[in-house]
Order: sequence, then structure tokens, then C-alpha cells
Amino acid sequence: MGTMARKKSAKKELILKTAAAMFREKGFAASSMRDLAEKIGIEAASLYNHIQSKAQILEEIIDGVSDECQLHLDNLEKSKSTALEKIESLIRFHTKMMMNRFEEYSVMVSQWMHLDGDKLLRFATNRRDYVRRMEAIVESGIQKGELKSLMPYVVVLNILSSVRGLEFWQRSAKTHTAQEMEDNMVVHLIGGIKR
Amino acid sequence: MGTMARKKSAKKELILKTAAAMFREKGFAASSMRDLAEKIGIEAASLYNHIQSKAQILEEIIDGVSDECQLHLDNLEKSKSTALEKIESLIRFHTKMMMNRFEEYSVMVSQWMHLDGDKLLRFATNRRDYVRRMEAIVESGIQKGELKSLMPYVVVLNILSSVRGLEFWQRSAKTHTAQEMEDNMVVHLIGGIKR
DNA sequence: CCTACCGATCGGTAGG
DNA sequence: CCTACCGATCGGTAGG
Repeated sequence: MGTMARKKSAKKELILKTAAAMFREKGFAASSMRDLAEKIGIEAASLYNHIQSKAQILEEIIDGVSDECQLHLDNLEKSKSTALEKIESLIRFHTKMMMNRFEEYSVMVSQWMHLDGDKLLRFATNRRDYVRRMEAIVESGIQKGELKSLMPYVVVLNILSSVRGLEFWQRSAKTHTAQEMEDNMVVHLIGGIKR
Repeated sequence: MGTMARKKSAKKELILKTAAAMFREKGFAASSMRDLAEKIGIEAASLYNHIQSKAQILEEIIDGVSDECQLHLDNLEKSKSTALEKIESLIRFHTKMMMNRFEEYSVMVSQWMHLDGDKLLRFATNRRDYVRRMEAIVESGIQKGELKSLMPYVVVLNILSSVRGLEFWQRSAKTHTAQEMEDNMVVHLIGGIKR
């Protein structure tokens, strides 16, 4: 945020948004720049006035979501909440991210392996680090007797994977609200670790 | 099983196995027939003496795993176990499938959208049906008071998604055994629904 | 933002 | 199982 932030043109935002929807649906490799251009209503060559490469589009989509996740965890670690409260906050945060920024979040969790070179390495490192920091929260909860003695890695993997699974939730089938989904996620995943 | 079953040549099995590893790692679209052939040690054109198309390779990999899942659920529905026992059986079965048939199972859950035409439609229908049958088991457990009153859809999604997440478990890092992982999955996911 | 076009690579076939 | 090759499509650039 802030006016100092590098401002993206409306057209570039449109390209990123459209590409995210496409990458999520068909996968990065199966998405062509020609199809992307067509959906936006310009020629493929014209895309390159706004972006440098197909790879860069993927990077920007993923970095946007990834940075937000990092920021949330940074703040959470500074808070004085209990481990249980922190884990609930993580479940609710990721669930909301998945629902509010559906395309971008889905692309991050399902297309990151198509990043190339140093970007791939950096993402993998960040991801591993993020998981370890979540594990540390679980570990401290076990130590304090708030949580059952479970392998922190499994708990973290189950939480992040469950959120990811929401990709397949048909929000169009209006049988349940997003809030109901989120609350049920919390009851199931927190219920399984609370002592 | 059985000698009447259509026998696949050893070479075809090798192609399917190698392709599964490749599809899982790079994705279906980003995997080329030339790379596949090279890994096997033949020319790309020679692959077509054993398989009909790239699409058919994906179909056979997915059908193999999918059929096994269907069969397990068929048998489970006929059993006299409680809902809780059935759900535990499903968690253990899928976890074992993910670990024992890592490449094929991963390809099924992450590459099915690259099936084309009627195969895609059939898989999506089967998948939806499978989820509904799992939901029915959860629903009956809630009705009988074995389980908390949770949305069955969320419970099923969390279970299947958590198993899927095991794709990222580094089995090479021998800090935990497969059995420990499986047991922890059960404690977390069953613990969250048991009344 | 477009037309015109590049070299590379794709899945797959013909013919032996 | 190979050599030789097809038409299609890819990401991207030159030049305006």
C-alpha cells in the first residue's frame, strides 16, 4: 500500500488477472500468450508492451499472494495470542485468501513449480521457511499442553492442504456461505489438535 | 489380477511408470514425448508402437488408480463397520495409496484436468460421485451421534486434500516413518470430527 | 497497439 | 525400433 508503491497500469492489472484465471484453469504450460491476448482483446505481440515475458506474469501473480501471506505471519508471530488462537487465525486467513483471491492463490499453490531458475528456488525456500514457522507455533502449543502431541509437520500440511482443497468448492452452489465453510474448517482442523 | 486380465507388456508398463513420474514433476502439458522417449532410451517415434497417444498415457495412469479407489469404497460400503471406522479406513487407504503409488496417485489428483473430452467428463462425474458417497458415510455418522455436526462436504474435502498434501512430504528425510505419518493423519482428521 | 515474421519445439505419421 | 519428416503452434522480436 501507500502512494510510493510502484503503480501498475490498469491494463497490466487486467493481464495479470486474466492470466491468473487462465493459469488456474488450464495450467501454466497449457496456457498460450495468444489465448491470453484474445481474452483481453488485443494481439499477442501487444502483451509485451505491458509485460516482459510469460514467466514474469507467473512471478508477479505468485509474489503478490506470497507477500501477503508472509506479512500476516510476521504480524501473527509478534502477537501475544495463544498457539491455538494463532493456528485458528492462520486457518481463517488462508481460507479467506483462497476465497477472496481465488485465482491468484490457486495459481500460487498449484503452479509455483513452473517458476524458473532462481525464482523457483526462492519460492521453495520461502515456502519451506513458512511451513517451519507454522510448525514452531504448533510445537509451542504442544509444549504448553494446549495441543495434543502430534507431529507439527502433519498438522501444518493438513491445514494448508485443506485450504487448498477449497479450490474445488463450487461457490456457485449456494448451499453454504463462505463463512460457514470457514467455520467448519476451523472446527474440524482445530478440533483435531485441541487437547 | 487374474490371468484373464489384459496383459500389458513390460515396455508399456515402463512407459506408463516413467510418464507418471514426469507428469507429476513437470505437469502433463510441459512433458514432451521426446523427453519421455529419451528417459526410456528410445526415439520418440518408437513410443507409438506401445501407446496410441500422449492423451492415452494420461488416461491409463489415472484409470489405474481411480479404479482401485472405487473398489475400496465399494467394499467399504458393504461392511458393517461404524461410520467412524469407515472414515478411518478411508484415511488409511488413501494415505497408503499416496505413499505406495506416489507418482500415479499424484498424477490423478493434480493432472486429471488435462484429460480430454469424454474422459474428462467421466472422471469429473466419478470424482463427484465418490465424494458424495464419502459424504453419505459422514452424514450417517452425524445422524447416529458418532460424529460432531459438521458439513460433510468440508470433512470429505479436508480428508482428501490432506492426503494430497503428502505429495510434498520428503520421505527421503527419514525423520518419520510412513506409518507415523499415517497415524498422525488419522489422529488429527478423526480427532476433529469425533463427538 | 498492429502486421509480419523468426527459430524452436510440439504430437504424430510414413515407410521401412 | 529408426530415419525422415509433416503441419501446427509456441514465446517472442522488429519495425512502424
